[in-house]
This record gives sequence, C-alpha cells and structure tokens, in this order.
Amino acid sequence: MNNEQVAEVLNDIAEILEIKGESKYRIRAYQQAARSIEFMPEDIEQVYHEGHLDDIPYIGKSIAAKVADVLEHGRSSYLEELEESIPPGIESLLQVPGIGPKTAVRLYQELGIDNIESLRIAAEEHRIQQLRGMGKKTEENILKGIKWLLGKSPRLPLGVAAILVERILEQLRRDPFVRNLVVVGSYRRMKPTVGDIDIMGTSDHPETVIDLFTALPDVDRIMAKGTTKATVLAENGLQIDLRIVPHESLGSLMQHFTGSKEHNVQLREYALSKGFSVSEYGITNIKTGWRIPCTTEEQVYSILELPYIPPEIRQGSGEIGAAVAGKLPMLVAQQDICGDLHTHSIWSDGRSSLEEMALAAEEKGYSYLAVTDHSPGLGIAHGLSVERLRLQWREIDDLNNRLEGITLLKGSEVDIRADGSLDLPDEILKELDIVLGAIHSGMRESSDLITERVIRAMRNPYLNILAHPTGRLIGSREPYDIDMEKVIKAATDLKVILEIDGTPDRLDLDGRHARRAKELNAKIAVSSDAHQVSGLNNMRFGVGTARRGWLEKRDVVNTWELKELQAFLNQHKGK
DNA sequence: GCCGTTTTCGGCCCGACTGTTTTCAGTCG
Repeated sequence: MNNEQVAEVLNDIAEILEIKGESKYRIRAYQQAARSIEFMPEDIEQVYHEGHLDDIPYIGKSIAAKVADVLEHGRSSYLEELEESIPPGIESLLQVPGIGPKTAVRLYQELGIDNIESLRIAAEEHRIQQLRGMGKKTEENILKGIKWLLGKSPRLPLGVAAILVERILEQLRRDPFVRNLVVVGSYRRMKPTVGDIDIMGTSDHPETVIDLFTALPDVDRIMAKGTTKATVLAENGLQIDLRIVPHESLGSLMQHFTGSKEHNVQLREYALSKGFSVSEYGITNIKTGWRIPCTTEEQVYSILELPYIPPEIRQGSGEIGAAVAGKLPMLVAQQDICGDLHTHSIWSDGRSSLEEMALAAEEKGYSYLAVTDHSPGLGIAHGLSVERLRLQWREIDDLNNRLEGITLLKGSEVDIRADGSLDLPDEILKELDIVLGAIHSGMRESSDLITERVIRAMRNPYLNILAHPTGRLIGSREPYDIDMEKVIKAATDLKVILEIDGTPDRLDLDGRHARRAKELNAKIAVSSDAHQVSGLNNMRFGVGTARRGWLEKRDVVNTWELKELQAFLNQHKGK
C-alpha cells in the first residue's frame, strides 16, 4: 500500500467519526495523521518495516496500530467496524455544500435520507423545511448545492489554468488603479491541479477594479459581485475570485489565503506557543491585546521569529519545524536553470525547428539545450531511425557552429522496451551526448514487472535520465504501479538522473517523490519536455514542482555549468 | 488522539457567514 492509500483510510475513519459526533480533536488527529503520511517523503511501508511509525508527526500509539493493521492486512478492521456502525450512504450527503455531519445525521434520522437522490426528492417535496431549525432557505440551498455538485468542473492542471490566469492578470495590471496584484491559494503553492483561482490586490478605487474584472472577455458568468470582491466563472468552468483588500494588511491576507490550511493551522499553533494569535487581519500579542496588521508576508513570519517560508513548501509537512530549527532549504529558482534537457522538434513529433528551439532557449538565457526527439520504436511520434538521427546530428553540428550563445546537445528520448532494453543500439547511444529513457507502452504491467523493467533499463551504462518516471497524466492516466522507492535507490546507485517533467499534465516526478529523491541523494533534472518553442515555458511548472520537493540548486543537474554536467553524464560511459 | 525548552494533563487556529434564532450552532476556507 502506498502513502496515498493509507492516508485515505485514515481520512475515511475521520469522516465516520465526524458523523458519529466524536470529539473534533480526535477527528483532527486522524486528519493530521493522514496529512503527515500523504506528504512525507518516505515510503510508509518502509518506515513501518523499520519500526519508526511513531516518529511520524501526529502519529501516536493508537494511530500507529491502525496504520500497522492496514499495512499488514491491506484493509483496516477498525474502519470496517466503523462503517458497520453507521448507515451506509450517509457520508455521501457530506459532498453537498452546506451539509456537514450534524445535518447529515439529522436528515437520516428524521427523514431516512441516505443518498443524494433521496435528498433531492425530500427537498423538492418540502419535507426538509418541516424539520426544527431548518427552513425554506435551507431547502433551497440544498437544491442549489446538489445542482452545483452534479455540474461542478473537475480540478484543472496548473499549467492549463495558468494560461487563463495570466491573461487575466495582464489585463487587470493595465489598469492604473490596480496595485499589488497577486494570485494566492493552491495556484501560488504550485499544486499540480487547481480547483479555483484566488486573486488579491490593493487599490484606491476597488469598485472600478471590480467592474473591470467582471467585464473581462474571459468572464463567462458573474456569480457574485460586491464593492471589494467578485466571483466569476470562466468559459472552461474555472471559478475565479478577485478581492481588493486594505493595503496595510495585505501581507496577513496573502499569508492566510495562500494556505495551505494545514500550514496555517500549524503556524497558528506555533504562534500561540510564542504568545501570539495569527489571523488574516494581523498578529495579536495575547498579553497586550495589540494587533499588528502585516503589510508583507515576510513581516508575518519575522514577527514570529521565523525565516520566510516559500509558498511551495507551505504544506504542513515539516516546514515550520525546519524553519524553527533554521534548516529551511534554499529552494532552486527559475533563474538558476542553465539549460533544458528534454525537448522535441519537427524531427519527431514537435512543431518547431531546431533553430527556432535553439534561439528561443538562448533568449531564455540558457547556455545549453538537449535535443531529445523520440527513438524509432515510437512510430506514432515519428521516432528517428538511426539514419535520420545521424542526419539530425549534422544539423545540430551546423547550428552549433553558427550559434554563439547556446550549445545544442545531441540526445534522444529512447523508448524502454517491454524487456527493459533500449530502443537504440549501444553503439549509437554511446555517440549521443545525453540519453533519456522512457516508457511509452506496456504501462499496465504489474508492479514487480514494471519496476524490474525500468531498473534494467537504468543499468544500461548509456542511460542518463529516466524521463517522467511514473507516467501519470493528470486527469487521464494513473501512474504506473511502479515501486518508486526502489527506482529512486537504483537511481542513486547507478547515477541515473530522475526527471521532473514540467508538462502541465505530467509534473512527474511529483513533489513528494522529488523530496524523497533528494533525501536518498539522487540527482534531478527539471525539464520542459517542450514540443514547440512555447513549451519551453513549462520549465517554470517543473521548477515549482522541484520547489514543492524541497530541492535546492545543487540537487538539480541543469543548474550546473555545461562542463560540470557533461562530466557527470560521461562518467556513465565507463561503468 | 496527539503533544510538550512553561505542560505527561489540559490544551488543541481564526474568523466569517448563514439561517433561524432571541443568543447560537453548524459549516466553510
């Protein structure tokens, strides 16, 4: 069982405890434990086998026993026991906004409602407003909630939302009344998917800005509009909020709305222990009762005597402890990147020529760019035969002679075949500057098979980088059932670099695996996997993911100078 | 149920909104 699955069991337990009306602190304990496991870099099975379960934050004796049960038996007897103690289906009511555990239980007890459909019927028949403490409004809101639930759009990949968000920001920024415009929420934390977008800014004329916002061409529907805040829906269903806030508490508000919720809870708990109460309006000294509104986020953290914690690691997964101990990482940044190590061109399935790609990379300030078109086995992507590959080398040599500021590296994204062999002969691989290996077929193999297959490929002395290691496509394909703990260890031992692919629907490795890779001393390449010039911009999502994984400059090989990188790549050739 | 450089017991983030209430519980972010 992987971390997500164990976390899900704990969350399910918490949900049922809520319905049963248990102490909210007991419920929170399970939720916090679930969070810990979901976000910790280590593999939960591994930690269990080493006997360190209760070293995990928020896991004590009781929850450790339940986690052990889950890992031993693949299911939780405690959860099963709980499920039997409540009527089935009642949890489904919690999905309706406005309905929490208390209401759900009453609806069941007093009206026998245990699914969304019977809830809808009861509301339409006006049976809900007959209940004590519930009225006409409640009933209407339930119907509205059900409608919203059935029509709600799924979370969008970060990079897809980004195109829209940036267009909106650009238009708003043209307005002279707009100041300090910033996107907060999970978008700012670079979470791989976003549910809605929260934009915040200051202005001396808030109403003008709100008017401008709601009149933007990208706005499909105005959901709510006030004097300082508006909510709209874009055409693709994405909900966007804009709020204009007082300048003097911008920092406090940004901190609050950037989250994550868990980070804020932990920060506020920590603040309490230091005698401060933190809210979105400022920081209150509990003894004196004085509240200081913070203009900047830096101020929020510094009053608490903490270094600034970057948004990407505000996940409630150890960052506050690290900050207290002075052990926050110096996160890798976009400007540290010296080159891109995974790109395509019109030679295979890309849409820009080598020269266009090279010039665009130079424009971005890169000093090198690896050309890694597909290998012949990937017919659908016009994979390059050996003959065509050699022709491509000629063009690369020619460009390298002509272009001053950038060096093109001869590379290939080589298919990893079913048996773990690579789709180009070793003699050719040997001549390449850089070799990426990737799986593009047979993705549904069993965990053992696919893990062994990938590790076999990694043993090939010419393989430099394992590209998009888990193969997930956000929203459309689950990751392979691959044992990443083993793959990361193999990467360290065999000096194979693991990739963070910045394509918006990949972001693969994700932050958690990246953090584990760093812990185990594996090296990472952050790449765009661009198929045309504009795709080079996906690097920033890769960098964001690297930052979510606590990676520092030295962990990321494409922050190195070309000479150093080449030395690392070439050391393989003798192994 | 977890946690502790004030604590092994007594705490556990903060505030807004909503609806139905005469003072607040439930829900949400």
